[in-house]
Amino acid sequence: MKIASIIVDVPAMQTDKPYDYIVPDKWSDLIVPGMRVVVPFGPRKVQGFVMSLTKKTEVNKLKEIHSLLDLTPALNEELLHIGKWLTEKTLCFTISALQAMLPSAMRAKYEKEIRLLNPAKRNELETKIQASFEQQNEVHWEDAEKNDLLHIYQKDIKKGLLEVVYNVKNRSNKKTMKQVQSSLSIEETEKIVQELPKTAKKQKQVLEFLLKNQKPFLLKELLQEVGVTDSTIRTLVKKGLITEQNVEVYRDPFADKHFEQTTAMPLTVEQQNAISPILASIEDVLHKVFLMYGVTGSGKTEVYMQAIDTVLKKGKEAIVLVPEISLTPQMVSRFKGRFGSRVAVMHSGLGIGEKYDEWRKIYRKEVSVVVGARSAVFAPFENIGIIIIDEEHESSYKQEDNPRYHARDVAIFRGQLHNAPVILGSATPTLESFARASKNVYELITLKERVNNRPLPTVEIVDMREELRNGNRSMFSTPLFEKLTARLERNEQSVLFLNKRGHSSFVMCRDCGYVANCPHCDISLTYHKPHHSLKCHYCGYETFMPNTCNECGSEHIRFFGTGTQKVEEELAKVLPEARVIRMDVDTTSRKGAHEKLLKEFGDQRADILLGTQMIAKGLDFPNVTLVGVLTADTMLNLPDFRSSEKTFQLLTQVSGRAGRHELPGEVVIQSYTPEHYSIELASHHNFDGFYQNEMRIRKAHAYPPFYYLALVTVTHPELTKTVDVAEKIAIYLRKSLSNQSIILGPVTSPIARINDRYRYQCMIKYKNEPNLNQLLKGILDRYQREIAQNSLTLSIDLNPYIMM
DNA sequence: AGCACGCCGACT
DNA sequence: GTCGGCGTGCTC
Repeated sequence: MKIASIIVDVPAMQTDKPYDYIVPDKWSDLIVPGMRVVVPFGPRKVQGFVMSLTKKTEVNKLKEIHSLLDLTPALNEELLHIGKWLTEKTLCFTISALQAMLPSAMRAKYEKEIRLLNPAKRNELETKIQASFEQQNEVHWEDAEKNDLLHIYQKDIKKGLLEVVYNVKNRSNKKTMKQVQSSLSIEETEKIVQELPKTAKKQKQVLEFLLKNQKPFLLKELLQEVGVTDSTIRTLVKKGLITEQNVEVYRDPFADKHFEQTTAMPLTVEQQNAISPILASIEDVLHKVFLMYGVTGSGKTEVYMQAIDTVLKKGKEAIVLVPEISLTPQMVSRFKGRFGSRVAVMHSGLGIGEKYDEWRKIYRKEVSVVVGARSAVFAPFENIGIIIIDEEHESSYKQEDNPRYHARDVAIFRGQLHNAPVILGSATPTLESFARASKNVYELITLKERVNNRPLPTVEIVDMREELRNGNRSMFSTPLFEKLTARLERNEQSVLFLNKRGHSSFVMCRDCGYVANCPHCDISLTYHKPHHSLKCHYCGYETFMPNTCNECGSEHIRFFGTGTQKVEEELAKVLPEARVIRMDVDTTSRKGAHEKLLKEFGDQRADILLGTQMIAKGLDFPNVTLVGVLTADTMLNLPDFRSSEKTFQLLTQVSGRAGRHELPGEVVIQSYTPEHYSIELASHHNFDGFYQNEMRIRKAHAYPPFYYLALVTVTHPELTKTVDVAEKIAIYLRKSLSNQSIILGPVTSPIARINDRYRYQCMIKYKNEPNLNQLLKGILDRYQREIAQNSLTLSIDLNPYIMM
């Protein structure tokens, strides 16, 4: 008898362990680890993953597996292994790690319904609910809950007339289309065509068409090709002359897009020097991590693509990770253009069905390259030849909920398993990576020159305090305004960048200084123009924009901060003739809107592109000669030790958007703290200087890359309890960790309260704590009961990126 | 997570 | 006497 060890889909500490089930004989030859199954778990049924198969168990009351959800394992051996590793490294539940590696379409949906046990006894039911079983034998739980009828159902459940059934539904829906083909031989068809009555002209056309093209056609295609309607086909099917069947098709998000095919470009000397160690690593089947530090426009992508080409020629596969935000049509078309249908694309813009289809293309080895965001690092390839992480410094590679993994770590882990090189590419590498490269943990590859030797744009920093002193209260400094005007006259384009993070439009009273805050979270509300309302970004609370101040009754209450909408209005005032395209969450939320706006700008139907983070990357428009950064220092003041690094990265990225082609580019950075080294050094494109300076500061304050970090956050509805638990944890950590480690706090989180829960945190800075994970697990265990009761939450983030 | 079981207060 | 509150413990 086979026994399967199964991880069940119940994300709780108490159920985070394998449960044993009997494998029914009919599946004993079929079942393998990595398959998804449905198992009875207590009174209900849940999805589970087969982890291993054995013959014996200590448990004596085994149940049987209810059903199989896969015929081939959803997760192969390698991914199961990665799953266990993720669980260890991020302290998440095994089930969370396993689910994170699959497209969401493969996660089960649960359904509960009440079933009539014996239809003959229908009239014995309580009168109030008899009607609901008149037409059917089942009632959905949600329907039963309506009108407070649940307790009536309950009575009949007790009487044994009704029972509750639990269903596990597979979300994954494969799209099918009708396909038709001739069911006769050529001779037979020819004969039939002759015999058809003259009136059956359309039928004749169809048969002749199928005769000429001896192959099945999708119904949709056939209708279009021959110019007939559905009914003609139906008649033919009825006559038995053609057959139809449903075939599985992929949803193709890029169906009606044409990708210009490109071939490898000759590499510059520098690019050749860059690629040769990578090719050597591919040749020797040797895992290495390369940090490819190349200025914007130095042609990193071309190096990636030629390395991938080598990998593909060896019959291996490639994973390319790009930040979500730069997974622009431009980026996609570069890869589709070079590798055509061998590319799968994975990003959050796809629907869940589309994602599932792309995943299956990878799973079935119908493609050998995947270009995607963070989770594409789990692509189910089995013979990986290279993993590339573009824009290595991007914080979107870190997942901010469980499992809190960093795609870079997973990529390196997989690279080791496959003996494949991992390339980290960036114009502004993270200090962590650059430090590792300096210590030869990674191999450094440098690209200093821009392709075609275009000079980097000249950067001018404008001191906005000076502007204010000179009486300019607008958000455009005199130099920026003049340069914008000049571009308009010369018919060149400009990009205006607004850093919205941490500086959204909050509401303040000008008389008393009152700021409208969320009643459930300690954070200011954000003004939303479309509804003329105030919204909380953390809990979704929404209220009307007040006309008078809640505190002093003054009417001088208004919103501050510079949202993109406000900049747009201002632009319309000072440069009414300029055609402006605004890109932010509001204008790009609709599917395809992002691309449409960019195309509009690319076709030069606008003079100015105004936007947030999302326009900082990957944009490449030849006619853009000016980039303006409206407020360079908004993110500098965030409570985050990486704020200088992020500012430097952002300014460098944004500057890279200007003058990428024949026309020389200019950049204007407006700042209230122009003397800050990250702004100053970014303006001189001086990464090395920034690196040296920032490393000194990190060392002095014991931050990465000199120390590792772990962040423990405690939340609870009561402040005293929150502080109490946080303090106990801090004391325990201080007692248990070596005195080389530093434990900060507990302190209130940067956002002290979210959704009526108080938040306290402890930061652990350490160099070497082999038992840290074990220790933290112990803490989770200790508070298990209170966590289960949902009053307390403990979140543990190893190597946090967001300190909130 | 869900759900059953079990032990205390306030109702027909 | 019973209904229903939620604390506790279990799910192979």
